[in-house]
Amino acid sequence: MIERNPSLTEQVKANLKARIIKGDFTDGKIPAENELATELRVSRTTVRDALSRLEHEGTIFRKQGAGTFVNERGLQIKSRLEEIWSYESVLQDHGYNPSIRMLSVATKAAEAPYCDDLEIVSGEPLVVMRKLFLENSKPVILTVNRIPERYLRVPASMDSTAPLFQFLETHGNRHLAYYLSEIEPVVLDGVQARLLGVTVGTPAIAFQEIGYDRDNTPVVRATSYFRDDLLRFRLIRRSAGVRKTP
Amino acid sequence: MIERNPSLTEQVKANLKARIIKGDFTDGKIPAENELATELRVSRTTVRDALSRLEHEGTIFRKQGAGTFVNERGLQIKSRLEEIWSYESVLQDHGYNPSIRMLSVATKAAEAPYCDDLEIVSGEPLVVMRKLFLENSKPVILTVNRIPERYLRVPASMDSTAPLFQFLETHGNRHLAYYLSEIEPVVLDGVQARLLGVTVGTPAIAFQEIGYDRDNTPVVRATSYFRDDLLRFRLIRRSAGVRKTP
DNA sequence: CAGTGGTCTAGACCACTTT
DNA sequence: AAGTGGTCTAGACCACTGA
Repeated sequence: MIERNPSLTEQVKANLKARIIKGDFTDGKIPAENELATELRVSRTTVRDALSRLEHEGTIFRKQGAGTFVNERGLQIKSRLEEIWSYESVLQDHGYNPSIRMLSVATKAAEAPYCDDLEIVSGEPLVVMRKLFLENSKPVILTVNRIPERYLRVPASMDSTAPLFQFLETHGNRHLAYYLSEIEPVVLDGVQARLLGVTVGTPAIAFQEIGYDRDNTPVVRATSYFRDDLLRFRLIRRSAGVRKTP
Repeated sequence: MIERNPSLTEQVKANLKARIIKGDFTDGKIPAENELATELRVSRTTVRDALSRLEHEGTIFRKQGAGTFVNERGLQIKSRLEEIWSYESVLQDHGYNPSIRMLSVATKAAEAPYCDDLEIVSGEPLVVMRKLFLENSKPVILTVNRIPERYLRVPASMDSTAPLFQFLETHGNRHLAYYLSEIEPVVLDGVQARLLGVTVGTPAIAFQEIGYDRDNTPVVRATSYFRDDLLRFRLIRRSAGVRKTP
């Protein structure tokens, strides 16, 4: 019985990842691609696609002529920067049990630079939501989202604590496709430090980002601050030329 | 005449990227995949691989049923975090004309935490190289590399200013395959601030990273500091599930 | 040398968008 | 309905690794 949603490739990937985490593949050697293809009744191409994704996210590594192996180190990375989609899941991946507190919801007239970033005219109504993510009553992340009001079918409220991409699917008429983010080092000012429960002047990472939908229209302008002592970001860097069928 | 190194996929990617930058494809619409395959005399799979890479790095975006389009915003991103391989090229991509100054080269006994990170015994000789990257005599990046001495065939000198991956290829017996990096917010201390030409207490991004070779052996432990006013990192984030043949 | 991953092909069918 | 990208197949040949 073959189910095609999610795609075969995603299913193969999930299957393999589960087995890797469960600890099958003793000695860290993963069966050959042809073997997996036969066993799972899919083509080698599909297996290779799945393996490529696992390799790209650091779960496995491949050696031409030798085989495919589990990457114990990659398995320990909980939050890979390129894959963050909701801060709630980031905290869960860290073993936290996050709660979310909406600090404020307000509608304001858009000013520079936000109207430029969002490609709207100056003065257009902008919904500004400030949220705090906490782990066991300790604040970890502070975010501010700015969304043009006309992208919302339903007004935002103090209860709109769902992840933003979900919120936009249920309350909005644009769906988030990707974020373009800048990483900025800051020292927290009085307000930020108080909300995050640290002393003024603590260094922190800030994300300055714009979220776009499938049509490449800017949908949200977000700024987020992270407590480095509770949440440290990691990533894998490769030479661009060495990527294998990525 | 078909040359197979670099791979066809890379050649197609390079070809398309050049045409995109040159400004062919007026109105931002890129020809259909079948069309490109015919024109370039390769299979559609190869074209798709190339387009997937361009999409992943933000150069284009695709809409099922509609077509493939140039992403003007992505084109403006000079240094994508996941793809940094040499700081020299990062600065060049920013339009800078970088120079490199070796500050010091020394051999010391490895201590914690470096011996753990590099999986060597405490006390093993470690070559420590401190480099400064400058743009027009303004310092931009400060890096410290720690390499187990036994991975070098030739001793490092004050002239070893080549990018580290290149240096290891010519002077070492291990080749860098990937870095695993942590992103840390810091305020620069006296020494760092003086070297980078900013005031003490300036916030900055630091990379704490370990470079591995193909066999997953740790080869180098590096720490780097960046002047945010001269070099800002960007990245693209996508939901993990939505990736297309990445 | 046999076995592995790396690349590429040609073709099929599907889901979606546009006209 | 026509055209686009999304997925998948089966098979080929190559380059590299290890015994």
